[in-house]
Amino acid sequence: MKIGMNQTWNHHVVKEGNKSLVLDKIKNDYPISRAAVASQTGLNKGTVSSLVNDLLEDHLIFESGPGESSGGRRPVMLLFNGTAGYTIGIDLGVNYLLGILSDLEGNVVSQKEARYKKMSYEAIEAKLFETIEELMAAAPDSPHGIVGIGVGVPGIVDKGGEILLAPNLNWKNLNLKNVLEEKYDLPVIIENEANAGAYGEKKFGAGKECENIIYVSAGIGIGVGLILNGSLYKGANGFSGEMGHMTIQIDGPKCRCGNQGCWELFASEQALIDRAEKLGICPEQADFDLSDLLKLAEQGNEQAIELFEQTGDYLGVGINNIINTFNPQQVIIGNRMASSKEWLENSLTNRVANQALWFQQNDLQINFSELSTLSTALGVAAFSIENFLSVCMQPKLVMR
Amino acid sequence: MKIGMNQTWNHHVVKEGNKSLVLDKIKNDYPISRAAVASQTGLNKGTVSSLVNDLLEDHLIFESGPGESSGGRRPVMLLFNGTAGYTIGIDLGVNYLLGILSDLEGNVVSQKEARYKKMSYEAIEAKLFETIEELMAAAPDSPHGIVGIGVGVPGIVDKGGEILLAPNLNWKNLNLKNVLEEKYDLPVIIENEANAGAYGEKKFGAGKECENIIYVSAGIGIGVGLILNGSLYKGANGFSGEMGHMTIQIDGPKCRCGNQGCWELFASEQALIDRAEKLGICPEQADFDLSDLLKLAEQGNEQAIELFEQTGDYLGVGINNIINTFNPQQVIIGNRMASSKEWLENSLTNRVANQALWFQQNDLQINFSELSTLSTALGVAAFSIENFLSVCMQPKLVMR
DNA sequence: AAAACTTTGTTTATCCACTAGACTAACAAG
DNA sequence: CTTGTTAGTCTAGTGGATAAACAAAGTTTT
Repeated sequence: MKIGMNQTWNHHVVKEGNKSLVLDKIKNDYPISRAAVASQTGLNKGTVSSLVNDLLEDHLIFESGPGESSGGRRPVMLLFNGTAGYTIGIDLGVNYLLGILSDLEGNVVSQKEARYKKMSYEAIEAKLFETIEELMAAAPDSPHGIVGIGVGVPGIVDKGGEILLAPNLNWKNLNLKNVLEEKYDLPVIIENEANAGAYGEKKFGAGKECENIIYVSAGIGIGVGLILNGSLYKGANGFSGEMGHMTIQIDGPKCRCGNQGCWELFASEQALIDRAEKLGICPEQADFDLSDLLKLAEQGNEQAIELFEQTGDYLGVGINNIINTFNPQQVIIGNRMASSKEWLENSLTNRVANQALWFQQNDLQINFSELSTLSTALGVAAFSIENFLSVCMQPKLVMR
Repeated sequence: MKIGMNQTWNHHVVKEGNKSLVLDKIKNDYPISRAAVASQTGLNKGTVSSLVNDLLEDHLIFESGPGESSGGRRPVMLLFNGTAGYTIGIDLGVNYLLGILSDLEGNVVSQKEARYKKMSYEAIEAKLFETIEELMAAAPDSPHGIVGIGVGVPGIVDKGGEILLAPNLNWKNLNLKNVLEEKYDLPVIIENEANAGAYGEKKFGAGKECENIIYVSAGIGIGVGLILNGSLYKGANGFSGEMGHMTIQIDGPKCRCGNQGCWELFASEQALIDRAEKLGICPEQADFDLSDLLKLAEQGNEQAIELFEQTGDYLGVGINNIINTFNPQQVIIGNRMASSKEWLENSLTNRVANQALWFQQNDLQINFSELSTLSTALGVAAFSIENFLSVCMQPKLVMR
């Protein structure tokens, strides 16, 4: 829970905070008794009892049968009700659309994917509506039903949820949030794909225990999502993490962004493919792809393997910069390039081991995404869930 | 005020929060009446009255004569008592020691500076004690006296205040915090010099209104202090901001850190001096210095001017990376290189204007330090003040 | 100048959520 | 059955916020 600068403090705030505390405890450690919640949070037994009753009424938790006695009365075990509601998470890519239906614990209940090329906004919008409606139909009955929709997009999203620019989709100043909110009358969250991926990994993936995570979304371009002090950092206007355009070679080649020697000219999927094409590794195929190159490497093509190694090395250069900047607990490499883990990992970790400052290397993990292709969709789903739960914690408005 | 994960919420928290709210309001907007505090914070008039009485008892505020009537009873104006206590801020540099005595509003009451070269730890410690004691003696009488000591050091400080490594001082694993706390029986804060500088600028300098500030401390090396979402970001172990060792030229020259093409090899004071020496600009002087080079530029020496311009350009390259990474409201260049603003600014801002992403440039300010040489000392003083005030907000412990 | 109105600041009664501790319930061990 | 232990509820008390009444000290209107 966040307390803004000018928020006043009163008993509502206290109750909201403690209710969250109790719910989080149950969510993380269930099955758990009221007594254990009380002793572990430091709250009074009576307080816990009363808050638990509220949560039971909201169907956010439920009681199971009695647990094991530890020498006295047997405790009533409390469980988080993961299926009290469902949320829809959409990963809207440049040439694919991946939708999931997830319960409140991030379990994927239903999944739907479409691939396309160079479709118009209208066509993509239609596909989006179709996906959302199919997923909604797939949701089991539950006390709260669908609690929200989240969409991750490969572009820049401002704080109001407007998509300011998605260069690879050719979108500009598009308020998808309003469109969806009006159509479905549900809370909608639009977020940059890398930010969402970072949050997904924090909530449900490799970074569960970490407060400072840097998620490197390496695909056609490179974007970075920043989890700092446990929450997403978005910058003054929501444009943080454009590290694909970080200079790593002052006199390097020109980038379409106007700068020279940008990281993504060296380490992105596009860069890898460009280099492969220059070498003429796979000349017979016009529509050359990362997966083709992967196959070549798996077949033992030395040129392909060397290309991957070089790319891993370049990834390491940027990750080094990330480490020196943020001193994170964890760096997670996600998006399409994560699929090439096997061929990238060695040269990447070597680069970091040899060139990062020694004291930065303690307790530092460099991982590839655990959620693989679902990071972004699960991330926006997580935003929806958080939002829903935080609304649940607020005191009910009395009907007039 | 921060609420940790497992902090329970109760009456004390509420009161503490509201007391802070009232004090902050008065501190920022004094002179102000109780009625105005109430309406502007949203608190009830009675609540404000009672909290104001607490603050009056603590001598943190005081009443002045009546203000102007606005058609009714004349208000009693409240003022923040900036001289309720004093704090000591020390900027412990590689070859200088700057100490200030500051009141609770960051006004420098007394100042003391020493310069030295290659002194032992013992000698520096003696100098430090001497400085602290002289500043203490210079403090006027006040209700709370000296409320704390802060020290900024050019090195890496962990979360417990231990100096893990200060390469330019040749210090390692030094717990200066304990030394000072035991000697003076006062709360002591040790902080990295760039972090402190960033905080100083946020509290008392160019960044007062900003939530996201990046402070570039450009001296012999380059360190960066990060103010994100209004508070200092220190990373998992307190090692964030080592951006001087960010790679900006993959195949660049070797750095003593083990990496190649580090930013500070291009844009630091050391880099500037090295280039000047190579050019033989000032051969007759063995002990060549930034200030000498500045004089040359002021005399119109074209080579010197060009050197500065080139350095400004290199600074711009790294600042570009900073902007793409953080999307800050403000970048502040501090430490010794800030003194060369006149000769660096043009090429620096040109580099940024030409090569940063266009949408990053809205509402972006690039400034040179307002506090000039005092940023760090004022920053650690600010930490001390914050700490003192937050203790004041806590409920008094009852004597047993 | 008296009356009416405004604004400031204090006081009082009430409310709300937490705490401590008594109490009830349910179980284990002797 | 008795005693001891743990789980969970209930009751009284407390602290701090709020709303509203009230007192104080002005200004404006008549």
